Amino acid sequence: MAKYSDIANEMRRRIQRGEYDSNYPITDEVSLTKEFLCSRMTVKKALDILVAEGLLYRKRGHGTFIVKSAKEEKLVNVLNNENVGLTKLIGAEHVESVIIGFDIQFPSQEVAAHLSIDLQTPTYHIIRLRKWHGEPYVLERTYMPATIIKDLTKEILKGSIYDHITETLGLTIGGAHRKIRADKPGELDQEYLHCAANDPILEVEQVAYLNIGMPFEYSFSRHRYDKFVFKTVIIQR
Amino acid sequence: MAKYSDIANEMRRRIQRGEYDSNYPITDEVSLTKEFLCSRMTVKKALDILVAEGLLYRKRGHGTFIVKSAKEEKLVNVLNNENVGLTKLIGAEHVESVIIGFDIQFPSQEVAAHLSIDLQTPTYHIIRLRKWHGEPYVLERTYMPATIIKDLTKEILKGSIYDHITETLGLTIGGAHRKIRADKPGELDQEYLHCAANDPILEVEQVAYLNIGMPFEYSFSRHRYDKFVFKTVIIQR
DNA sequence: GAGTGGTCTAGACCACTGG
DNA sequence: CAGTGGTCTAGACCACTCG
Repeated sequence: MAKYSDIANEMRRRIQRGEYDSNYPITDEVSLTKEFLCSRMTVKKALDILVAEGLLYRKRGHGTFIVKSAKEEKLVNVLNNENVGLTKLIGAEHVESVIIGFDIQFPSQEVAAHLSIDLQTPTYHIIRLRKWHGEPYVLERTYMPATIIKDLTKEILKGSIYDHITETLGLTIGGAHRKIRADKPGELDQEYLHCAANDPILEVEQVAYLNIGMPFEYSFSRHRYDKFVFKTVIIQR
Repeated sequence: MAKYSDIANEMRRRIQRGEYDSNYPITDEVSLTKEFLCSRMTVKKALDILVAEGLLYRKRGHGTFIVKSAKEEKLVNVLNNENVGLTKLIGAEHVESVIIGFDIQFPSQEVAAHLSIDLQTPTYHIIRLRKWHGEPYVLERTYMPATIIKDLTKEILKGSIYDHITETLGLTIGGAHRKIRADKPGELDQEYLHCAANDPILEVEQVAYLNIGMPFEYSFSRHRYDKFVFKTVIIQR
């Protein structure tokens, strides 16, 4: 783990435990340099992470401050734009997956294009319903090239695909590109998410990449509108 | 303007004009160092911006590559998570604002909390419909403290509030925090956005900050679901 | 081994703020 | 003025990939 990650984690912990008075700036960068025995660039990079997470903001000439609203918000259905991961987000304990469809097909033009594969590459086609505390939460339609993500089984799908990728296959997940939109519910949504014919859906379309830049997942996650908020932080440059 | 911004702008221009073959890595960081006569940290910071914009990705040990899908996408209704700004996004030419409500009130508890003001601070309460090419596009409900954003008039509201803030008032806009959700249409939505009773709405709740960390806007932007996609890039650390 | 990006250092100067 | 964050330098070593 990089030093700046360690420092970011430590500072995040302190902020969330209330070890800094949120009415005053936190310890300045030069002092943190001395505390963590590193250069100022490293401290800055660590704090950059917390700024991107919406936990801190900076005032030039003043200092670095805690975003007050951020400390309170420990809401349930919240996603920020940092992590790729699904089970991780709300903790695996109360999450349950129902497999609605699982087969292997040749990809459509659209799927092939998003996964950067050709039309002859066998591709998993997965439809899963994720429940949380027994309540339907999100309906996922996922495409993955079988050449990259090998040996998928129903057993794995009941748990976390991401664990299988990182732990069993030893691959490292890189970033992702997402598009978020509202949509009308389809038949599948109504059936599995138990939503009414006029309940909106919040859809997240995602292409996820391995650290080597290769796309490994093209997916559409359809969320109940009353159980999902997507959070993001804009940093001006 | 900072040097890394200039480099990022130049590289963005080159990528979009197709000056690099997207099947091969772009010029490596050390060579860019020599071309732009700067240190490697500065080149890296410039490329970081383009990675965050989803234009580039890096492969350690290989090089930096162009995201192919990014170059094609010059879609209409696209927002990324970098800029604060509304008129800027799609160009002011074909944008038109209809003022539906404009008055000054004491804030509610909720508004006061989000703007970090007390209940005695007079606050603008604005409802605007934004049209693009004559078509209703987004319905905005905005709260701004009259102590910070002074001298608002209907004339200003017909154009860009952001121009007024930055140019007339001489303030600098910092970042923003957003929450994105789907919602059912209300009466106002149906009336002004011309949407049907079961057309979903994509709502963006935003608290925007000045560069000095003070919130100046709390707003709810309600978009037609068929005209708006929110894009975001996740970078794994 | 050579080439790539990832991290880190120990400084430096600048821009902005307050007193 | 001193103190803050913003930018930048000119190196260094590491981790990873390829041939």
